[in-house]
Amino acid sequence: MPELPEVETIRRDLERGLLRKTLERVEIIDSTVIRQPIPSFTRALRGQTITAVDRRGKALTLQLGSGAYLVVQVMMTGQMVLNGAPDASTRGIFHFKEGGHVLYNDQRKFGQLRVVKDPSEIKYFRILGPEPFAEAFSPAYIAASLKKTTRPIKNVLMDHTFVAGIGNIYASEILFHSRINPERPAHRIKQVEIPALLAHTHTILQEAIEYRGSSMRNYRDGAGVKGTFNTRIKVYAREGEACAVCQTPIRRIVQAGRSTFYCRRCQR
DNA sequence: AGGTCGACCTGGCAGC
DNA sequence: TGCTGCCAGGTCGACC
Repeated sequence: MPELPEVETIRRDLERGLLRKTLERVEIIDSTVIRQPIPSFTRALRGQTITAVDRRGKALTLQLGSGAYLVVQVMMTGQMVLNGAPDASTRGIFHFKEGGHVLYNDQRKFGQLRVVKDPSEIKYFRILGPEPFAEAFSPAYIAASLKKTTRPIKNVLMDHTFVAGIGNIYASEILFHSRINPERPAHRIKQVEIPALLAHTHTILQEAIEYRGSSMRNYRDGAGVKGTFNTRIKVYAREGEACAVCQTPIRRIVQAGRSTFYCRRCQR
């Protein structure tokens, strides 16, 4: 799915487009993605005003006038598109009283939509680690967490109980900029490397947000437009291409069932 | 008990 | 053309 930068881009688009608008009608085209009984889902939404649009990790929370939340997890291929034209991947349409609508598109239907009184009803929110930009994601926290495990650092970066919002693309990119080999056991990350790892986590995610995310295949922003961070990606999906720093061909390996890309010369 | 591995789905693409 | 197999940004539960 979209990782943190992509979900944050969608959040900002939805905030701009939906804040203080009132849901008039919810049209369900494929109920697979609605993870609760449809009648209670639509009943909880109808007539509700959107009072806040927030993000936690890779999940969107739209607060309603009732105090409840519409939680949207777009997973791998979900999209929230303002005023888009429905297509074969459209699973639901939210119509607004003031005019306009939002499509929920999701090719693979892994996405999850539900209305809850409190996000903590959903396990994801209960186990989620700190946001990468939060104070809690500190050098001391990172050092203490990495010391506890021998798992490869790449797997740890992608573990959302360690830090929220980092997925397969940005884990590879952050490690490239930090010059750390993705297979290095987390407990072997040196104390002196941690400030740089944290700094690159911040700069990569921040820059990706500025570029409105990366579009490999399916990701689109709230206007249905691709992100442009692809042009800034150094290693992800660049197997065989020359490393931007040393010209060594980028390698692809598989870790925890996911592709990892790195430069074996630059990253130790 | 931490960590890995299918399952959940659809569709695009490479290779034959 | 059409088949097969592989691959895809995430998350969870079963299992070792």
